[in-house]
Amino acid sequence: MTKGVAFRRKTMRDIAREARVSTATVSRVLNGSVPVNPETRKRVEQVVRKHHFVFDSLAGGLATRRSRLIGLIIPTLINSIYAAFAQASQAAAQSQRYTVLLGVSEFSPKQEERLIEQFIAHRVEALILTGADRPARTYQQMRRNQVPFIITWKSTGREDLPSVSFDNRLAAGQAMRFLFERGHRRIGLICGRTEVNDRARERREAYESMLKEHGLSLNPGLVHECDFEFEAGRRAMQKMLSRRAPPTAIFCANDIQAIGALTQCRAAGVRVPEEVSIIGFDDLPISTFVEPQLTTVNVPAAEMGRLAAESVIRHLATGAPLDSIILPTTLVIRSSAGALRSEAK
Amino acid sequence: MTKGVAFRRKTMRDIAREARVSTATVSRVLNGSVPVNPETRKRVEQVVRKHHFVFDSLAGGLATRRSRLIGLIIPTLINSIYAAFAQASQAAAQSQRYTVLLGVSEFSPKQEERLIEQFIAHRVEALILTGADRPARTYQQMRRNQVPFIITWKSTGREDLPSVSFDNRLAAGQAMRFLFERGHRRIGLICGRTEVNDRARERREAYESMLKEHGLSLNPGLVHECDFEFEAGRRAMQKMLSRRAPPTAIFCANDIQAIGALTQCRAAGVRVPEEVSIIGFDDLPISTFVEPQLTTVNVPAAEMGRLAAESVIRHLATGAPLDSIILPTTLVIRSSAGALRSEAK
DNA sequence: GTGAAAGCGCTAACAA
DNA sequence: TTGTTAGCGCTTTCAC
Repeated sequence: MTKGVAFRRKTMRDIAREARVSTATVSRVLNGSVPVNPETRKRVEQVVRKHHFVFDSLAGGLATRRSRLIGLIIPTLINSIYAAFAQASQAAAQSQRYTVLLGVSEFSPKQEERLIEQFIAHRVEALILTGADRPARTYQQMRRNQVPFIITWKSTGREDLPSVSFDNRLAAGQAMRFLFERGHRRIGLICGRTEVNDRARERREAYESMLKEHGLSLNPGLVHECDFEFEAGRRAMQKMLSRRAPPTAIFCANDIQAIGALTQCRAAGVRVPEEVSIIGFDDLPISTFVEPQLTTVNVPAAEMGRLAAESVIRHLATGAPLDSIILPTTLVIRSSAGALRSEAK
Repeated sequence: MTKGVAFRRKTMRDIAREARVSTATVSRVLNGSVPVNPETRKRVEQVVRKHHFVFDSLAGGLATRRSRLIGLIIPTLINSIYAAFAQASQAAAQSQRYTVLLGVSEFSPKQEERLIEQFIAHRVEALILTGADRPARTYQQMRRNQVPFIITWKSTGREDLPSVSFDNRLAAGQAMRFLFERGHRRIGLICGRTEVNDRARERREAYESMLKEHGLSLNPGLVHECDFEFEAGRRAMQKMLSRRAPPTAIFCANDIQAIGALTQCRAAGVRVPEEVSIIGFDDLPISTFVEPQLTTVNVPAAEMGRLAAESVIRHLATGAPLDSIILPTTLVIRSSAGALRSEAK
């Protein structure tokens, strides 16, 4: 702990010298790979413990070209659905002795690109990404550097873009079908910004194509794109409610906005689901703790995070191809959406 | 992109050869530290760009002993107050070209210790930790390896444990004072598990000492420790309400549990704040989107995250001592807490 | 302003 | 089973 003097951690050389073996042997003991004489092993382990030797992953990684680092990039942590996802990824990585580099892109492709470059510089062995929407340049960057990546939150359906996800269109379809089956025709949409969020885009596409299927035309005044904030959902709802013919149902492509919408209805004295049905997406824990309880689409965020991490790690360990998995989603029927009332037609 | 054949990224040697300079010069160009002939610089930069050269931080870190890695350890991401904190830390680190290693300890000191050891192996330059409650061994581990660390979410008041935080006791006191001033005396507490969470412990201590200050004795039946889940808060409230003399006010040491409690009141037909006042802690975005809106203590989670990251980075860059900052908290008065009604006495 | 060369702390042939 | 010896890709004196 001498200060002033440059501090030097114990290295394998120090351990080797004191245990009267070569660094190669110390390395073998530490990695437990090759057989080592039990006597020798014990001697080395003792010295390691005595000095609280900590392995240097930088040096190790440089020599083996394996950093035991995985990069995880998500658009935000504020929407807690991504937090659940990230936590599960981290836990899965951790359990396999991988360490997670965290990057939050804030929905910016520029920012994401910067993070990816930085992560590659740190020699991540793989990358877990959100969505598939990024410049070709970014994909080239990963391929050029031979960094395997897996896409989450969006099912790509492409061999060259392995993904662990659910199907946003199908999931959104589950919500829309529920509304149609209960007689709703004037249905509003509140969703994320489709120009920076391909998950929102797919959900919106499902909304639009379901309308078309039912012979309905798209009413732009019934569609609101906004940020992942309760307040944004509230304002969107406010606009919808102030129309001469307000929608009888709203599909909110995430629960945050759905709860904002719900709140606005309460504030405006509009009863849910009697006067307007609201259906969400994500099934956040909070969604059973609002009044009325939110009918919503459950997405397997934690499972997706875990599977994505496990998939890349298996790929790294065994060379097995990266998975392309489509996870199921389920509509969770609670109280915020119901049948169309005749008087509301 | 030859496959089968071991893939080799371009190295500075490759760049150097092609630009007809030494690797030293490439290094100088890349770091822009020492002056380099503009001609030479241009030539090098051109080759760098041509091959999309990516710097190897592992090798660089090994040579300089500076990894540009910062470790961030939090107990959970599920409680979105920590997510906001983590996101702000990450952003601040990112803006200074640092990369964040994420660790989620799940309130386990063992798990945290493992993460810290792993992070030290990756040669993090500093650590941002949550709370101060960990075995001496863990602190020794950090000091032995000369890894500076800063504590958040808890103000240590100790020179040797720099912290960027608010004061949990004062903050909890703000909530309790509000209740006392409005006549409440039978006050319940719902909080996190104090044996694994020193923030919850300090808040509980504030609760207890405020009672004492007012000549009140602690009623164990009025105190519930539970997990950070809405449902846990709900159940705790249920128990309180079923008492022969239910509390007239509840202090919930986090908003998650407060919202659970609020929901239980609604379910039980107990009016808030008329029959029971509820006051939360954290001021999550959701707290204005519940009914009634939650009176709560605002904590500067994002600012704390940013300041903690900035502090360690400044320390690393300039040698300036780590900050010990106490951030203010504010009681946000909304609708869930009010004056004691005589009939409820 | 630039290059040569010796490391940083580890691993992995290859020999012994 | 163990040691020797080159590196891994970068930085950094020290000369020139």
